[in-house]
Amino acid sequence: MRPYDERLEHLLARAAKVFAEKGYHSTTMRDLAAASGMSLAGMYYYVRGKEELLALVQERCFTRVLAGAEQAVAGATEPVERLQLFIRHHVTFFAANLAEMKVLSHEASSLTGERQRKVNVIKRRYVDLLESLLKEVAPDEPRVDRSAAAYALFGMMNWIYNWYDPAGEIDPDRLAGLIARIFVGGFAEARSTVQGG
Amino acid sequence: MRPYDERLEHLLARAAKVFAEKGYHSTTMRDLAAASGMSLAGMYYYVRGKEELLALVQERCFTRVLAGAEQAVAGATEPVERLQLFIRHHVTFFAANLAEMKVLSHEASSLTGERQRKVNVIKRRYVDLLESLLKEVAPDEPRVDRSAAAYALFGMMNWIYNWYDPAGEIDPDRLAGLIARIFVGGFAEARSTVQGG
DNA sequence: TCGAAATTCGAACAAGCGTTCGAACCCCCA
DNA sequence: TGGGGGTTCGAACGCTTGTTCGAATTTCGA
Repeated sequence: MRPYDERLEHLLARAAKVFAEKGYHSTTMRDLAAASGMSLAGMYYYVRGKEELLALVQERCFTRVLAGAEQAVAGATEPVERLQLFIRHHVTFFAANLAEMKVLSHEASSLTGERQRKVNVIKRRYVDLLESLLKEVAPDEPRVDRSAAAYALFGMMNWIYNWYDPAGEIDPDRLAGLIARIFVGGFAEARSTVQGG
Repeated sequence: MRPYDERLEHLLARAAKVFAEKGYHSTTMRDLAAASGMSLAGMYYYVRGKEELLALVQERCFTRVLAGAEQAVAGATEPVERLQLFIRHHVTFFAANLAEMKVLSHEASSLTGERQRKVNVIKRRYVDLLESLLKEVAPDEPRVDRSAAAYALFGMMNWIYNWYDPAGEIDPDRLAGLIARIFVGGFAEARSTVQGG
């Protein structure tokens, strides 16, 4: 069982990279065979088909982000601080798992039927977590605005895959701090408080 | 010549909608034929092929956004106000042209070769415009942070296509105001100013 | 060392794709 | 009324795709 699991893990990791580079629909099973070192038919021993490959990549990655975020947020009780921890976790996780997170962000609607529903359940929990943090931070804000603000924040964070270069000038921690500063400063503190939280 | 142009416009509009709904690679020329009311072969009288259809949708839309933004920004001289005008224009244009803007945002790397290069030229000018606004607003901010902040803002605004429902509770103007508040409050004003600028 | 189970893969298939071609059609001016 | 150019389309082609199948190979406990 052990070598089997390792081989599957290897396949999923390579698949995530190729999906990230070429896009899900443009990558062929032959591409994945070449990238993983397996034969075309050999992959079907580990996986039911192309879409299950995408589903596994997304489910595993999303489960890790959610668990990591819940754990990170538990590290503080002060609302603003909890929100900052959430942002820092998401951004640094994104930068550390660029391929998987790009596939998760960009191929969100490439799954169909039950597989899509399964990922959407995790997404719902993740969005709910952020919205609950925003409610702690800005309880007087209208619900619609809080909800839209949550998506705006996800936009800032998930758009990363479109431009971020790990070899570039800005490192993940600094980027996380910048995004946290923009959002917390603009949404959470811009009402009644003065600078400096 | 007039009926020809109208027919091409019609084809492009329908193509944008289908691309937005199913994704570029998942839509077939037969889908586009059905959606436009033309025959499969008939479309090739107006367009060289599938990729040219995508290119035309993106080029025309992006050209309009850029021109509109330049015009909007010219409506004020105060840096913060110019930035707010840029944001308001982008968000309301996005909401008013959801299909085209989704195709522009989500299918950015679905073009190849010269066609991709052509769109990237417009994109460069658009990004430069925002970065120049940020330089006006926060001249003391490090260049890397200003650049990353620009992409963060684009993330907030372009992510819209993933969640925004035109029939939902929040209207485009309010959304634009919220995003402007978050970004301006968190990036532009969070340094030395006090609330209410 | 034997043999069954686990694993790999070459080869082929059916379906769907973008594109092409030539004939038909329609409109409008001479 | 005739004819030519602008416009449409049915039919087909060649290719790529995801998937399957059965046999070959490897693995490993008895």
